[in-house]
Amino acid sequence: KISLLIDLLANATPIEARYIARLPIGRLRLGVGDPTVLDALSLMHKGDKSDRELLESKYNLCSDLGLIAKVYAQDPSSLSKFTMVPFTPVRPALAERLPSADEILEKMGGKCIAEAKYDGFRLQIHLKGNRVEIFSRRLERMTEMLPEVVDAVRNELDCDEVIFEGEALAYNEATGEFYPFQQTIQRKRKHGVEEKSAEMPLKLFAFDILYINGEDVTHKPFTQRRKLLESIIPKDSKTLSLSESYLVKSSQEIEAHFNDFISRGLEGLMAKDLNAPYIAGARKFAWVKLKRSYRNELSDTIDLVIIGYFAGRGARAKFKFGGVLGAVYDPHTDMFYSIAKVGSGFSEEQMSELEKLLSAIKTKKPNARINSIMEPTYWVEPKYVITVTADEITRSPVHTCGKTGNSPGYALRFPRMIGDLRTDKRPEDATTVDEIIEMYKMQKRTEVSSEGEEV
DNA sequence: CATGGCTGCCC
DNA sequence: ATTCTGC
DNA sequence: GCAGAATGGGCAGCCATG
Repeated sequence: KISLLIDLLANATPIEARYIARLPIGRLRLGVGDPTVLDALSLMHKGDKSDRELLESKYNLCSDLGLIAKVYAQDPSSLSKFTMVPFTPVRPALAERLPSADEILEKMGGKCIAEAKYDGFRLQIHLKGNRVEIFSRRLERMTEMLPEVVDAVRNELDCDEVIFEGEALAYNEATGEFYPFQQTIQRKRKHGVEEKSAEMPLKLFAFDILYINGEDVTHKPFTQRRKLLESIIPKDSKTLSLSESYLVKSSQEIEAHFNDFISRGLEGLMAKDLNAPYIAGARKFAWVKLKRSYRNELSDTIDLVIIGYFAGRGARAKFKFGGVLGAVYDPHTDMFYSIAKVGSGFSEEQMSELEKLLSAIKTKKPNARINSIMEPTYWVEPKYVITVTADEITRSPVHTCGKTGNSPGYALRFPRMIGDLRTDKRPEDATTVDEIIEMYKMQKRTEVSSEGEEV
């Protein structure tokens, strides 16, 4: 591969070399994405965007944009041949986010379905006759990874032909306990698949249906689709079940279910409009997700010391700043231990400011009070403190916070900076290793009251 | 034959 | 996954 | 609000290295 690239690059002009480099790494940075291509196709034949909607609806059924473009370019009328059909993945419906039960209920018009949000793999499952194919959220084939799901779908589903969706995760049938995502993702993809499947079987929680017995049902209202789903999922299956689902008519009910879900180790709550169709390929308010981190910005934040920073790439190159390496403090050793890279939540102004401040305190080697396996582009003196929020604390093979000997440390899942530089905090005022360990122990059992305060 | 670096994918 | 920015 | 492009932790798998 390298030698092929060498040949290409050696014979390229500088501008060609730029795109020869960008193409294989998939970072073309053209400012053009799928929706722009759909607009362009419509403009090609119609001179305006009047075919955009049609093109998009076909793209949602057939995620091969190249094929859509080819067919449409040759003959716009032949787009009608694209219909929903088993074994061609459908672009999944996505959910918006809202920070509170009140806002969700208002958006939903006073009532909605509240479902558990499971922290696993989102699966789109296609069955026809004896054949089963399973696709990931990004529409990659995952069939071989999931033998127990394939078997259950093939043998237990009360249906011959269907496309439906669910969340699959590692689950302890005996205790009813949901395992964390880190367990679920240990699923093998190629070698030892059967062994892993037997050791830690996944359970599928079905939450929507798109197609059944030759019919596209995405235009039916959600409540009708749910009934169809209930009719095909067996009651006594070890592997297949329905997502937990409640009709709610008040924000208090949403809160109560949310707290219950969190206390049982689930990721949050999904609110769904009773009447909405399945809106393929779109992030629309038919589905709204609620997670702890969307609302918890006051009670669950973490103050990190910046111990290094990264050179930005692409749109961040001009700021010479891509993010920081954050650490927590341990008063016992008077050292700073890495816990997360933080690359999200900065405005452009903040990136400029941080680069200016941090470049002034760069060091060649890490300060003697820094303990980190991760290496930033530039080390800096432990001086500045930022506030960060995250969804979860996980055990980490790469961060040194809480790491002892061969045992893992701790890290933050989905870290992002909130607010501004904490000029009121010294590095020693940052969150401590002990506090992180305490938060790790508490996180699953922590409930949130309707006022958003920890209980 | 063990392992570090890298990639692609999950969230 | 989350977040910011130009339109 | 859409579209696009930055960025996170961490897993399995591949391959070169030693």
